[in-house]
Amino acid sequence: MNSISEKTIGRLSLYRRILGELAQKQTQHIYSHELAAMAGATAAQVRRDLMPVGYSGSPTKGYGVRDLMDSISKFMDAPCGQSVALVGLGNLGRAILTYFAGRRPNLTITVTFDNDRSRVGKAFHGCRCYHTEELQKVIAQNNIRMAIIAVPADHAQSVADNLINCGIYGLLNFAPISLRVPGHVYVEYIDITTSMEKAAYFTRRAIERAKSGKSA
Amino acid sequence: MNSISEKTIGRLSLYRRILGELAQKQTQHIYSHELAAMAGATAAQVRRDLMPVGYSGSPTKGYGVRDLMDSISKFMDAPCGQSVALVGLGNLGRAILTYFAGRRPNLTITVTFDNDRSRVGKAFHGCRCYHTEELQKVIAQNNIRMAIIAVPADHAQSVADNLINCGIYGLLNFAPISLRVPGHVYVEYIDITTSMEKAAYFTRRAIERAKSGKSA
DNA sequence: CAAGCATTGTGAACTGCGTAACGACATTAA
DNA sequence: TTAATGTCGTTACGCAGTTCACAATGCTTG
Repeated sequence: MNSISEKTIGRLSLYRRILGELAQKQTQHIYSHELAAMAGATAAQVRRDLMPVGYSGSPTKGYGVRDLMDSISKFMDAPCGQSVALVGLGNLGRAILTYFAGRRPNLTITVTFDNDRSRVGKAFHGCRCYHTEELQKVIAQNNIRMAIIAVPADHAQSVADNLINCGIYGLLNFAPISLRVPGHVYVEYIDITTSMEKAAYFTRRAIERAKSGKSA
Repeated sequence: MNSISEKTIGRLSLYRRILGELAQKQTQHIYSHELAAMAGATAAQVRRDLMPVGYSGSPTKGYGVRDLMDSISKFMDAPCGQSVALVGLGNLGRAILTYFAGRRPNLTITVTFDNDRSRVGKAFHGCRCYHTEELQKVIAQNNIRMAIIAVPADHAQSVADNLINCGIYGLLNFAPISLRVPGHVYVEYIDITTSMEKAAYFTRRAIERAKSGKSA
């Protein structure tokens, strides 16, 4: 199996973003330990993550910033761009849309859906909003294979079912439920509630540790 | 060390939410494998996660829905509620605020900050918005120990520094950068860009697998 | 009342990820 | 030319997290 771990892919995405900022600052070369410090990782991990990318740095200069960035992009991105559908234009959906507007040219939200008639037909950030009934037609026409779910939890499963039925292979799900999907479909979850409660729990732990440490 | 893993805490949060829905449907009891199916986990993992909670089910009835929910809450939540500050009231910040408005009474966003004068002084979802300059004062007055960062990437580090300086012990960071924080501070990351690119990558992989599977 | 059965709780094996360690190599300086 | 330096690519190890497996438990049923 030459399959890459999810964690590695996540970090590669982060490395690339950091490299992009460095390139803007005209930085030419960077060492693994420098990149690691910026990404919150270790030098060994950076080098290891870069193995599957196939780009080799120089022992004396380190990695060429722009070259490495391009190599990661070549490794991760679709060769000819990827269109994404966004379902749900409530507060969260609109925030997501704003967030990604003109960020990565290779990975763009091109259409949106909602079942609120007052939103259908309008364009948000240049993206036309369709009614959920038109899912099948619009997705087929635009050859879309990935979708973002930003609808309330109680609609998420049925939306996912619809999307998969339309030939979607990957989902980014913001609804706080676990989706039942067939094995060939990939789902990435962003669960804000869970993250919030996790943070709250470990915040309390951190406070406890600080207090006991003080008294000790 | 009786320290609990982050993953377990995350799943406990999810279990509790599922139990809440079940309780609303008047479900009395549930088995580990049922809960596992709903949470997208395995029965063994559910049982293992529940160990530190200290609630025991019955071999014949399973777990009492409401009792288990209460036990998890007792285990995870602060005994007397927890206040959270939100920094940044752009699109994302407002979406987060809406998302949490009146969701968990035990964990509430009580104040917000922004450095845009046009937002300062107004109230969003019942939360007064203060100017970032007032961070120190307001956080001390309200005894806040946790904060959400929803500002652009280039301000995130300085906001974090400020917050930690005000006695914050835990952060939930939405900005797409890795924060440098002292060891006693816990940081939970939600990186939408990374999740999006991860999903895009594995979507492509899923498509490739489907195609090669078909041809094989 | 006893046998049967499905489930719980947990020790033990397993898997996969992150870290450490090490040989290889290009440059620099004497 | 040759030794010294510092980083890269890769293999090996250790640990945390997940799954497996089974004894213990307490309803159900004949």
